[in-house]
Order: sequence, then C-alpha cells, then structure tokens
Amino acid sequence: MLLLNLSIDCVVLGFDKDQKIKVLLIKKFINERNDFQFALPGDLVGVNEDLLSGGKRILESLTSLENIYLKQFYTFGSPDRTKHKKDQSWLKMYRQQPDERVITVGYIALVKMEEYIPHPSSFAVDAEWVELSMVSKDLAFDHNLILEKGLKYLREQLDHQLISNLLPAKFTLSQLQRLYEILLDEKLDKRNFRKNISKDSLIIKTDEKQQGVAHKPAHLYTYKS
Amino acid sequence: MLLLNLSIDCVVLGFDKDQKIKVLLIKKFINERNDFQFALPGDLVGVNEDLLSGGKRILESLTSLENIYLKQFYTFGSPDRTKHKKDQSWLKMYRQQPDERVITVGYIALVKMEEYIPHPSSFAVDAEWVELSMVSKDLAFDHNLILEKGLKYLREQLDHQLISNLLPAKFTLSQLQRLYEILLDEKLDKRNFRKNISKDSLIIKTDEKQQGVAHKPAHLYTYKS
DNA sequence: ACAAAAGTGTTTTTTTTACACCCATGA
DNA sequence: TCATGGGTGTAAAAAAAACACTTTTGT
Repeated sequence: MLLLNLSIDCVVLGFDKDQKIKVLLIKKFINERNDFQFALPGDLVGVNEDLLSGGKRILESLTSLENIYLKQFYTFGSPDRTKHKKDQSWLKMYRQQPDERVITVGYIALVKMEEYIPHPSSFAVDAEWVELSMVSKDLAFDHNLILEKGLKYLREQLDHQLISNLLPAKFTLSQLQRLYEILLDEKLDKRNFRKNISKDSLIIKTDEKQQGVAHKPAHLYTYKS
Repeated sequence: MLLLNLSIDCVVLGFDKDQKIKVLLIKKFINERNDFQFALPGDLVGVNEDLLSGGKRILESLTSLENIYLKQFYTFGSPDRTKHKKDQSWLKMYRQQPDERVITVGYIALVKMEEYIPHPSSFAVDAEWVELSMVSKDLAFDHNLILEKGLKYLREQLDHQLISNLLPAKFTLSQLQRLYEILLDEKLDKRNFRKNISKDSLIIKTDEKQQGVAHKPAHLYTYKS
C-alpha cells in the first residue's frame, strides 16, 4: 500500500508594464544559514480538498487573488523528484516526512500583475515576478521542468479563458494583440488579427472608447460573459 | 500532512476485425454475492515506481503486452471519487484502507487487439473488449468520466505514436485511413488522405505488396523507426 | 467476365498571408 | 502641426475540399 503526499504547483504568469511575460516565483530558505532557492508557488493539498480548490487556495495564499482561472496541465510523479540534496535540505526543515514521495499536479494561471499584491506564505520568504529569461536553472525540485511544460502547454492551448484573465474588463484590440504576440512569441499582422477577432463571437465591441490618449482613441472590447 | 493512494487507470483502446473501436474493461466482483462491476484496468502505483513504468506494469499484468506506448492525459483527484456506495463495497473487500483518498492518473494506450491475450489480474475476474456504445454507464469510480476524457484527448491529440501501435509493422494506406476515420469519427477523402500521407516523412513506402487478395494488391507502408 | 479494393490529378473553394495609407486625439 | 497609435480592404498564395475513372488481382 503506497501512501504519498500530493502537492500542486502553479505556473503563474503575468505581465509587467514593460510588456514582458513574468512568472511568479517564491524564495525559500533551504538551511539555517539563509541560503535560498526559488520555486514555483506550490504546497500540499488538504485531506479533503479537491485539486482545483487546492490550487486556488494555495495560489490565493501567495497572491491574495481570488477566483483565478486555473487549468491542470500535467502531473509529475517521478519518485526522484524530491530526492536532490538541495531539496532534501528544505524538506527536512519544513516537512515531517521529508523522505515521503510527493507527486505534484501542475496548474497554469494567467493573472493581471497590477492586481497582484505580494503576500508570501509561511515558508516563502519572498514572492517575486521573474522575467522568463532570468529564471534560475536551479529551481526547487523539478520546477524548471514544470515551468517549461506549462509554457509549452500555454502556447499550444491558448484559449479565451486564459487570455481574458490578463486583460482588464474592457480592452483594446491592440492590447489583445500584444498579449497574443508575447504569449505565442511571434509577430502578428494587425489587419489579419482583427479580421480573425471579428469572426469571434466571444469578443464584443462596446460603444466606449479610450479616454485621454494622445492619439486616436481605440474602441473598447469585452469578453462575452 | 496528507497521505493518499496513487493509482493509474488506463484507457486501452483497440480494434476488432469488425472495424469497431473497443475499450478494454475488467470485471470485478463487488461483494460476496458475486455482483459485479466493470472498470478501466488500473491499480495502485508502487512505492518507488514512476508513473509511466507503473502504467506499463499494470497494463502488462492485464494484457501481457510489453512496451506499450502510454500517454498521460489527465489526473483525477476529486476527494469523492471513491466514496460512492458501489465502490466502497469493492474497496472494503480489496483494500486495507478503503476510506483512504485515491487520486488517479489517466493514461491512454492504443493496442493491436489481435496481439492481446486476456489475462485478468488478481481482482479482475474477467477482462473484455467492449464496443464504445456498449460501455456501461456505471463503471467503477469515475471511470466513465476518465474514459470520456481519454477519448476526447485522443481525438484532439491523435499522433503517429498512438496510431502506429494499432497497425501491423507493414500496412496499407487503406488500413491507415480506416483507422483515422474511426478514431476521428469522420469520413475522409481517399485522394486527399493519400496526398497528405505522401507529405509525411514518417510514413514510408516499402517495395512489398499485399499477397493473395482478390483485388489489386496494395503497396505496404511502414513507420520510420 | 465480374467483383473488389487500389491507385491516381485537376478544379474549386476556403483560408491564410502580405501589404500601406488616412484618421482622431493630446501635446 | 506633429507624434502617436487606431483603423481599414484587397490581391496573391497556400491549403483544403470535391470529385470519377482505370487498374490489378482472385474467383
């Protein structure tokens, strides 16, 4: 009879004003000398908690954001994934059974950075947005792998649900296009992009326009609820 | 600290001579009166076994097939998923801790039915191929959901790896086309299908032909290894 | 000679791409 | 009046869909 721990790790992505895609990482001390390590926000799931609720709770405790749309993308269950020296050191400090196997379910979330107020949980001494190219190759456990797989999933499965969480309730088509460009990492043609959007019944034009911009104000659009 | 059981459930699909897609189900007694229930083949993962190996082991014990290509598609972790009366009855007979939470990772496999020799494992009293439309709406646990999600995944992610396991080493283009038609559940145009295949560098024409058929013998093709 | 499946190209339609100028606003 | 991003259509290219007859074999 195998008993093990179940955790959830969240690949939380957001945007900064500098138009860069950033991932939310937490910083953890891994020994008494205050050596630290970065990790994806994640924690053990509660006894009677389902996965999605657990993910939301964990994410909420780290980001103070509620009602985040989270999507499961893969489960990581290698028996060795918590066995590395650097990770054992941390586990010994914070877990009663550091040798217990932990499998983790990866969830992905896209959030509006402006609405995020850092709020580190117990074992996180810090929580920061890190530009993708700046992410350490030495994240806790197999978190580099999880991040990579999450990003791949995002690019392959990009959907309105995920996208809509990164935009204000009302947005311009240029904002939407920039999002797609950054997430897909390719430049899109403005006219073709708009042609496609106009066929999409989920994105609807409001009768409002941008205010106080030093150029022709753009129409605002919104996602159909 | 949450400790729980981890299982793997396999959505194993195959084809019969009647060109129908069938799923491999096992039959389990759920009480002493020999009332039974059907379920996807699945079992608990070993203490130090990784997920993919576990899936292969479990599948092998049920199908005696080795080196099956298995692909993870989703993880099911509702705390209620093993709490139904019908399932508790079975769990009490076979598990030491029937109330323990079980999360399960769904894997999908496509196999050649001809090569499958039924080989029920300990708690399976039978293992049979069941046509999709004939599958009970009352499978064990949340297996109807798992099956449904697996089939959806298959249709969305249909790839050479999965397909190639359903075909003999050498096959005709008509066989290949029939497979796609059944898996995608749509009719394909022969000429367009062949046009696409010819662009696909993974599928190569051998210099062999069918033997002893009462019509023009087809060329045999093979997957590049 | 007939039944059965194999094999093969062209046209039409649809989808995707490429591309450039005028507009409304605030400074 | 200038700088800034907003907004718009058309033509060319590529991809996908529609479609029917001849061939080879065993019986």
